Amino acid sequence: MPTTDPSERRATIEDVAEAAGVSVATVSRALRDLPNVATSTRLRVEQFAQQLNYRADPNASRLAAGRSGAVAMAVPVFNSWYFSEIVAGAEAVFADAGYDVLISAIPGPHRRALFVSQTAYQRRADGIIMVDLAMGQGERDVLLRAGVPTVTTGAKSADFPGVIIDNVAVGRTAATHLAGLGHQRIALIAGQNEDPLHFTVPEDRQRGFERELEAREIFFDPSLEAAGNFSVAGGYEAMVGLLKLDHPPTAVFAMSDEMAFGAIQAAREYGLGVPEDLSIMGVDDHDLAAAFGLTTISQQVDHQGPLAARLLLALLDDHQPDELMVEVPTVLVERTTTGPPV
Amino acid sequence: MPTTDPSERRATIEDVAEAAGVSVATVSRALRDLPNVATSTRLRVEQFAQQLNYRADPNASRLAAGRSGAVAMAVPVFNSWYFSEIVAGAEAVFADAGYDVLISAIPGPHRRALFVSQTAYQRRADGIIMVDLAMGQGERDVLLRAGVPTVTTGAKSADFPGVIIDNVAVGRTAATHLAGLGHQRIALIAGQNEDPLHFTVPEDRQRGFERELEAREIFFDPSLEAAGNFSVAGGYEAMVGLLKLDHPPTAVFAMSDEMAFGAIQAAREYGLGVPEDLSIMGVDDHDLAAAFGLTTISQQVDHQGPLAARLLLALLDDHQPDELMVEVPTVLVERTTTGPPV
DNA sequence: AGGCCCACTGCAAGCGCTTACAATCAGGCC
DNA sequence: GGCCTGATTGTAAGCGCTTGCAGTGGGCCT
Repeated sequence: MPTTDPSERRATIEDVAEAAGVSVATVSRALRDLPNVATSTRLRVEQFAQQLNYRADPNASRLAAGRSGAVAMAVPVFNSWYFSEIVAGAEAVFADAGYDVLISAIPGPHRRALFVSQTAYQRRADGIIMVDLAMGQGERDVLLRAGVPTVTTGAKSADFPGVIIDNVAVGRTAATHLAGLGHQRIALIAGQNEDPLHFTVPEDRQRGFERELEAREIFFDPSLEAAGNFSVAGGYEAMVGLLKLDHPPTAVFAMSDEMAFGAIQAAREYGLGVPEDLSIMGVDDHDLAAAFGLTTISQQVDHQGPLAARLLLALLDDHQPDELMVEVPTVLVERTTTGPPV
Repeated sequence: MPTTDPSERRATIEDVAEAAGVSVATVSRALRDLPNVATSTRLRVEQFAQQLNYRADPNASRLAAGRSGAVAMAVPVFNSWYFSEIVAGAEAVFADAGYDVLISAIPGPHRRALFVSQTAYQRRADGIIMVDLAMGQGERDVLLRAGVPTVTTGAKSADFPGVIIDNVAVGRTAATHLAGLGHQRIALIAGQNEDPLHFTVPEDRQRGFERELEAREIFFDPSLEAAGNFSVAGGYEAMVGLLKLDHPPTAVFAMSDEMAFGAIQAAREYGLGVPEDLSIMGVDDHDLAAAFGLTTISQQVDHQGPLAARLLLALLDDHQPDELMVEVPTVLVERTTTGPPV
């Protein structure tokens, strides 16, 4: 008397083995295209597997093989153009490579630490991508000791390969563009005042920006720096604050296009013409930058996700990638929101 | 002679058991807060677990328990405001509930079928959320037979619980608003001409839109329908096409804000004032709708992800949710891109 | 004091797969 | 024809956890 009617449960490797008249070991090997399986056997096994709708239980194979077949991506938030673009690009590559993709939003340092220790000690994923999430020394150590292949994005890290852009150059380019147009009072809409996650990106952009102004002997008034939180609403608020100043700026460099969009909205509501009364530029070359006519600095976001993914796949395949640090070029895209001061 | 220095490998449940001087069964029970464990024992086990940095291997526990501790979300694409918002909202809820979140982009019907059969036969996930992905009968059957708890979003389905909006009403609201302002030639920027995934959402919106016009005895000229592909670029192209018409529209209803943004851009480039020369409205209440001053129909996207997630969690917890179909209200948000025709 | 009940805990059998190692077998060679 | 070789396949021991079932012992009742 048979235990259970196989058609009533998911097929197991044993069902396939039985059907094909071979051992489970052979089925396992055949289905994973391992060598040392006669072609005829492989074909037969594949046929029965298909017939039975058999799929290896990932949990079982992971447990046995010690690999998880999944990668994890951690991003600060999802509902932001930049991050969803990165995730989308990487996901496509991972899906093609047969990996599952786990995602995790990291609202704060506590979650980041939790994420790191979970993936490290729990091997939920074979490798991880940290998007714009600078880790502390402790977290880096955990990952390194656990030997979890890790790729970073945005924040350059000496410990892990990653795809980066030259954020100092970004700041410099912005300052060059705006100062080149003749602006003297240039405001900066940056990230958060209190940044629990310690993004390094804003710092770098700010450094480049200030240095370039300095080099041009343009005074950067600290009151012209505002926190925009990398959101549309934040950019709006920041701009409102700047416009209330006794001596408002004639140009604004927002560290992201989304903040720039908010800034444009605020300027318009104040009855200011952009760029006649106020020049505004951003960073990213957001999907909607063209619709706003926004001058911005493109960082080819659509390339970054796939690049990071391929970097990680190389690591997982255990062959060192050609270059550990991939730098994506940035380029000024001039549109119509910047112009000379009146 | 000990086998391996425990500190050199990930701690296993056995290490904890040994350290705490109990059996692995007790450790397992203690750590999962099962009943029938003395409080003192539980405490001691927890302490040692923490000390050893122990985390249950998810693959092992899933294999043994037959649950995967993960949910999968399938969306058509990630880099679209609407979808990333849904994913973000749902992920937060799942993360709080201790579930891993797998994501899958579904570029076409083939991938959709693959996704369905994988989750069904491979139990990678305990449950799934299909975002705006109408399934074919075959796929629904597979899911139902396999008993995979499933929640749908956007596309109403008789077979699965879901969160929906009244898309017919959306179309009706748009027509009412625009016709109410006095427009007679109203264009429609819809989805794709050839839609391999068979979204039902655009159909419903269109139906409501046309019906309302009909009720008002306004003729809907078929040449005023254009495909905008639910993207900014698509909306732009669609608008360009409409503006080239011999008898262009005085108002446009775009089925998504992103398409509306593209349409606005096109109108501006053509030197048309919005809304003086052309009224444009969208659907979604996108983050940037306010920045564009876009009149739109809000569908409270930020609520939809969490709602869907909670629905699925209820299913996974095996207690039928209070209501299987959650309808999120839609509401017209009037801004400055619509006005009476000149 | 003897029994019974119940709260805890341990035993051990898997979960479905992978993989080192052993076994088998056909072909080729001397 | 016997022996060696390499290709193929089978055997079986786990992978690390969960869980049904079987103790174990203290408290309480009669």
